[in-house]
Amino acid sequence: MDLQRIKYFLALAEQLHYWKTAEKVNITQSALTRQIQSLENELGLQLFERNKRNVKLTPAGKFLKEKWEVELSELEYIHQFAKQIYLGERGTITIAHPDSISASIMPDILAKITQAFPQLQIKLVQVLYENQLDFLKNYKIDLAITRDITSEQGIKSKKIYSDHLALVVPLAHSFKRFEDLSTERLKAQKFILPTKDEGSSYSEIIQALFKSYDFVPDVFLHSEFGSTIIALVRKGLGIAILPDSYMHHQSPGLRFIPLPFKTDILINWRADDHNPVLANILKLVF
Amino acid sequence: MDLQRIKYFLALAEQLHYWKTAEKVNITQSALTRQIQSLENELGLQLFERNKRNVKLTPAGKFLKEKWEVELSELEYIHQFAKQIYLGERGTITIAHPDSISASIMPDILAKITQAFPQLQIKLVQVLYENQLDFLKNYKIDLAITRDITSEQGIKSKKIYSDHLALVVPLAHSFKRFEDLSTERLKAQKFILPTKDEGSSYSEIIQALFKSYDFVPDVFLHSEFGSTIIALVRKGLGIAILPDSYMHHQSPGLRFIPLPFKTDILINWRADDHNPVLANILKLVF
DNA sequence: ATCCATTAATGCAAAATACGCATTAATAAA
DNA sequence: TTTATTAATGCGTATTTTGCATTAATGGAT
Repeated sequence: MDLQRIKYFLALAEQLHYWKTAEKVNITQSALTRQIQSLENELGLQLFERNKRNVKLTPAGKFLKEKWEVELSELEYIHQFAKQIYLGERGTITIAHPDSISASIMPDILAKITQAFPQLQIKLVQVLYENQLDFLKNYKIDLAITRDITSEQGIKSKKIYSDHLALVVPLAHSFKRFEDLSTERLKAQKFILPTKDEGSSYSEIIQALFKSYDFVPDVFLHSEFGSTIIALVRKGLGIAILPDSYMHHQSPGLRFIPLPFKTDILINWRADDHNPVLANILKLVF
Repeated sequence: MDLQRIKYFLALAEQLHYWKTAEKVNITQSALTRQIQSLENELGLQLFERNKRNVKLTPAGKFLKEKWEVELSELEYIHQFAKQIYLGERGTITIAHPDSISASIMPDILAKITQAFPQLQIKLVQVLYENQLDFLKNYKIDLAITRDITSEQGIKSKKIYSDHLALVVPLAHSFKRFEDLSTERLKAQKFILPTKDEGSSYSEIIQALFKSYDFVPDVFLHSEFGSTIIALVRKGLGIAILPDSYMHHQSPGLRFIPLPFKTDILINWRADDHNPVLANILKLVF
């Protein structure tokens, strides 16, 4: 069943006149007659009651007119929507990002995206570092913003930002400036650090940091969640190393002492992802 | 856009394999390829991401698969429904009938109809005799069951039943049998009769009845509503002439004395009514 | 009652479209 | 490197659709 036929039918059901309708839909009366005939054959029912003089809808025709009008406009909407998805103006994209940047660069990124593609549905999720690649490969997320460098096959990666690490201490703490730090004094501290993952470049940087002071820190708690760490530091349970992006979070009672170590923020995506939404975002934002 | 194409698409979206799909839908792989291609052209978007080895849905294709599945099954349901309307198995019909038969032949008629066409909507109304033809012509009712013979143009008519007139009296009344009736004794009675309409064949029969006894009845009240008349007779306010169909109504305290006058029940319908529901009912019931 | 104007249906040939067969080209696996 | 698999494509054929011209039915006018 051709949708065009249904459109012809609807036009005729409006006009109830073959000639006028045929002219309106730009075919000949003969063609219209046959279109309606074959539509009736296909459905196995009569749409119009007609003699050589009058055209009238049958009850079944009347019913179909009403229903088809609705269905056709629904279909039209669906097709339009699909086209938008195809053009990357619509659709959904799921982005994983670390908590650390949710107050610094994430707002900028999101503002840019929503301004350019107001129809775009964005889903933000937080995923443990170790799961990010899996999630990416299994289409659970489309874009991973991370501090880890990946050399995985099939995953493309790009650096978009970098910020410094900072030592995070309570305001009352004796460490005030970078110059206050020394191996001696650092050794005496209790640290709250992220989980030490195998192959995580972020934790490697932190390890490198401690190596530069030439000691192994006393870590009493591991957490990947920055907000947890910050809360613990504020309560005086220990001090932490965090990216200074956290300074953008409103965190009274804390002091960030910048360290001469940089941590990169990268975006990862599937190399074979042809979702135009993604292409647009990559083009736009990064 | 041909719905068949969409079906091909859905099959391919399931299998993600041209050969297998082509075999399944009974066309060649070549034809399937072109169907999909022209569908994509028509929509102006890509449905599948494909190389010579793999077939995969694009986001737009995925979206359309989901939506089209729903739409197609809706359309199928609609077409089935329309077919039922066409066959007269669905739809609505409005029937006017006299009160007198609501306990005798109406239940049989309705039982037959609903058994044969359970999906059919039947609307029962009671219409004054004088309005029946108007209502029929103006499409307010589709079928009029009546005791009046019509010779109106455009109205078809058929006799479906006939019953006797009966004299209705209270049980205590001195009239017990037909033999008790005489012109003398009838003259003394007060009568409750239906409205004496011009051209109503029913009231003509009643007039003929009185003519056979050669007197003019003392009518103190006219009513077209049998249940009203019966209530009045039971209270002893007078006696009445009614079709003996009323004997089927449970009416204690009354005696029906059959009279040798018959009254026909007819059905009337529009000659040009091509509603298949009507045709079915006429075929089935009468 | 007859004629006329209107209008849906239809025969036919041309045009457009769809189809199948055979082949090609790309690619993953052996 | 070879082979098997598989989507795309060229081409001739079959089918379908279209437009033109004509027919046939019908309601309205005279």
